Amino acid sequence: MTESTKPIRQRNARGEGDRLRTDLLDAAAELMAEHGSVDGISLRAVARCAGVSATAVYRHFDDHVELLQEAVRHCWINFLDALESARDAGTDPFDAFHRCGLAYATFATTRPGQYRVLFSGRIEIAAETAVVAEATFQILVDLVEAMLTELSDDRSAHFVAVQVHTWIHGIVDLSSGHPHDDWPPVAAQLLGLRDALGLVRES
Amino acid sequence: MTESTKPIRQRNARGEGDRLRTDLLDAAAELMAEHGSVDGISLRAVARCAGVSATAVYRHFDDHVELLQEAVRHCWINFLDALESARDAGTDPFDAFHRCGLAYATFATTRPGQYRVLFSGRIEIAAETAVVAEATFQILVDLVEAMLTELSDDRSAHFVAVQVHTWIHGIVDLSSGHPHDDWPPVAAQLLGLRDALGLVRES
DNA sequence: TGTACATCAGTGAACGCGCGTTCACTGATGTAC
DNA sequence: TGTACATCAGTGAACGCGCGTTCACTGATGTAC
Repeated sequence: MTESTKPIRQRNARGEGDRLRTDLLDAAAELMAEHGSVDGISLRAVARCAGVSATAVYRHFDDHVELLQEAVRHCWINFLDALESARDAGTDPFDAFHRCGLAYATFATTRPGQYRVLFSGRIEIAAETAVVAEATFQILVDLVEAMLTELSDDRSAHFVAVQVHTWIHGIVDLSSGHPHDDWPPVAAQLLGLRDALGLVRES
Repeated sequence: MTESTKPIRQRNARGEGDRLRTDLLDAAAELMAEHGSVDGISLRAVARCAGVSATAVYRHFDDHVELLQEAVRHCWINFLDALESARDAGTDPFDAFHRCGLAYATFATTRPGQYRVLFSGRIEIAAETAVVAEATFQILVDLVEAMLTELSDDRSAHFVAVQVHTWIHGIVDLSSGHPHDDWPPVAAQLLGLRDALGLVRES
């Protein structure tokens, strides 16, 4: 899209043709981030953004649909990585929950278009992508379970995880859509979520 | 889109040309509902759906963008009407809150595409549309305020209204996107919201 | 009452554009002899 | 070491399509005289 992404790209060396595949997925992810939707992202635009002719795409993907599906999968993997890193930066489940909440919000607010693509349901996701999505949710379920156990709280971890997920999704989705409103800061909203759901050690 | 919406449409009588305007907005809203996004809804598709030639659209709208903006406004007005009706079906604020929650969820789950268009921020909304959106949110703030007053609860009505809105948005947005998951019923999630936020009379 | 005319609701052909996809190709580079 | 060849990464022209928009138009109907 931008002039700066177009320019001279030199052909990959002999055995390294697969690098174009990654470049195309990155380009598609960038376009999703800019564009906020998977519709209207053309194969030609992705190729252009990667500095390559449209026909080169067909060396790595069957067609337009497969390109976009793989790009969505690519975004999901990035998202899962971000959450796993946040979780693994310490062992206390309450702290890990807090870090994951911030990481979730950061991902969603710095790349709102990309985040939206993940949860928009606008494209049929492949079975392998669904696995990644489930693994992401499982991080949350496990953290909630650890906290509830420590609190001797007998609520269903799955139900509370759904509550956390729906709420945080609403927070980041509306915040990115209405950045002009007198909306409370995301961090304050996350604290409100934690308190309302009782996911805090009594002090 | 469907064959059934295309067929014979007879020309409006002399003074009633404005009826086509409404027909076009309805057609656009229907396409949004089917399609789940404002991108990729073409002027020609809207005209086709209304049973009219593409050029006829220009008798009522300046261009493609104005058509879609007005269609979004049309959806907002429908949404506001649904919430106002739910609110005005009784006077008790706790009951009204419950009815509005169900009305909100019903609107969003029966026309998920249309709901998503309202909050996706994918199209620049006109100033008059923003007024409708603010009026819709104000319904919620007023109801929350009435409940908090009766509960002698000194939380900020605006902040709690934001909490309700973000959460309910997340509930309906994720439910419509992932209808296959073992997701709790929306009604149960609304009860969870009410309890977690303490918007219930102590009994 | 009859007729000319203005208005109104809408049509159909045409334009230039970007799209997804196909096809035959190009030119660099590693490998077999 | 030199050379023929296979492979690889990618190109460029061409296709048919739906799009937004323009233009000149058509044909029904209400109105002025």
